[in-house]
Amino acid sequence: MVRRRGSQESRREEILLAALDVFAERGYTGASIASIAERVGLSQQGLLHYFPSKDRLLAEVLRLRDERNLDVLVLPGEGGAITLDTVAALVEYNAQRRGIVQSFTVLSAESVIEDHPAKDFFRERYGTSRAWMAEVIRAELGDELPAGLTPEQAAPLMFAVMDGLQLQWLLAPDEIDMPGLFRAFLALLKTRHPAAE
Amino acid sequence: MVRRRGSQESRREEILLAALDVFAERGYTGASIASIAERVGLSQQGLLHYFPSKDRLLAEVLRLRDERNLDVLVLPGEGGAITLDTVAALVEYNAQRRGIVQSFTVLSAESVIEDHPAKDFFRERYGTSRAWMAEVIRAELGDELPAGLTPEQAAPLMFAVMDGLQLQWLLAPDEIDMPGLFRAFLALLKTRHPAAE
DNA sequence: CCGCGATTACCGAGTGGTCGGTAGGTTGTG
DNA sequence: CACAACCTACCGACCACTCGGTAATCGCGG
Repeated sequence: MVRRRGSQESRREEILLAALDVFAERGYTGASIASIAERVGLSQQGLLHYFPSKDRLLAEVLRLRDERNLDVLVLPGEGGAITLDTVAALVEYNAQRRGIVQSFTVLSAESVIEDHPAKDFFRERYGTSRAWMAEVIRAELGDELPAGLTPEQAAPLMFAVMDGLQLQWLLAPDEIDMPGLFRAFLALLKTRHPAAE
Repeated sequence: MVRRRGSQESRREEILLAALDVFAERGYTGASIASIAERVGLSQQGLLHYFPSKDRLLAEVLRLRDERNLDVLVLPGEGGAITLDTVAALVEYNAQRRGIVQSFTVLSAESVIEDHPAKDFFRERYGTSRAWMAEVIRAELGDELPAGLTPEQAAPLMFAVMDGLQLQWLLAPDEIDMPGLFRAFLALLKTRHPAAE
């Protein structure tokens, strides 16, 4: 029986995409290796041939998702700097990709539990993202934000708004205009303060 | 062997508190009835004598948690109206109660997956909370918010900030000053807009 | 172009364990 | 005697993961 359908790499990627779907639908704990394997026409043991354990599979899924997200963020700003508008565009893009958003929301929240295999990934990710976002804000809005806010304070607030809106949007997509509300928050950050220097 | 240690009601509550702990530590899917039972010195079947299924147990845990949170929010504003400052005080209170915050964060995110038993609870909860919060904002700040924001837009943003900060705080408590950042966001909402009527 | 050993890509069967839930008791109390 | 408060024993299903295969494919010397 011939199996020759592409390289090992493409097969691995096929599995990673299926895994992301299943993690989105059931969370990491609730997902079984067998159910992921079934989706790509493999036995559970066939999948474990490509990834030695469920933990490692999760790790590579997260790595892949991050890569792709970086593409969306960096490509439009090619050559130029990333602006707050690029970030808003990412939120708009996410509103079309429910599965991706759901996987991220479920996995990041799940990662706070003790000994979760994704805990380090998310802690590190938020740390670097906040630092990077603070610079984006400083570059665009300067150091003087409304209400005496610093870019270092605005950055975690920004990710909080993104994440929190995603949760509410996932629960009630018809009630929550995620991109609109995110832009409203950005507008809040951009208001010029009356008691200027 | 006498077991007479209080009423059925107190025994049930004891179980609910233990369940909240275990759900916080392992999520709903990851928690087992047996591990909750063990914590209150019962067998798994002993616990099922009080709550007929895991789903029902979760439902009652959430109901209890909501009741308690309402106490914190309503009692300080006794007689008077609830203000944004009361909400900030709740965030401060939460920063001392990691377990409660963690259970809420994990369970609410988990609830977005298909057929999750807590999905209706959280959808409804966010719906009513947003409406209620919009009124609190309107009562305190009026209809004219910075950047043309309406109270109906500010309410979901507020919960987004609360939830999103909780996630970042749970992952890195030392880096994130949750109450401080929340108050910073409130300050942002309170800035008087320069282009006033 | 052929043959052959190494490698790849799987699968069947099984391990030990946990899951939520049920059936049917026993024991002490009002 | 009825009932609450449990328990032991058990069920079938599922869990991640291991072992030991087998069939196809590849690189490569002749």
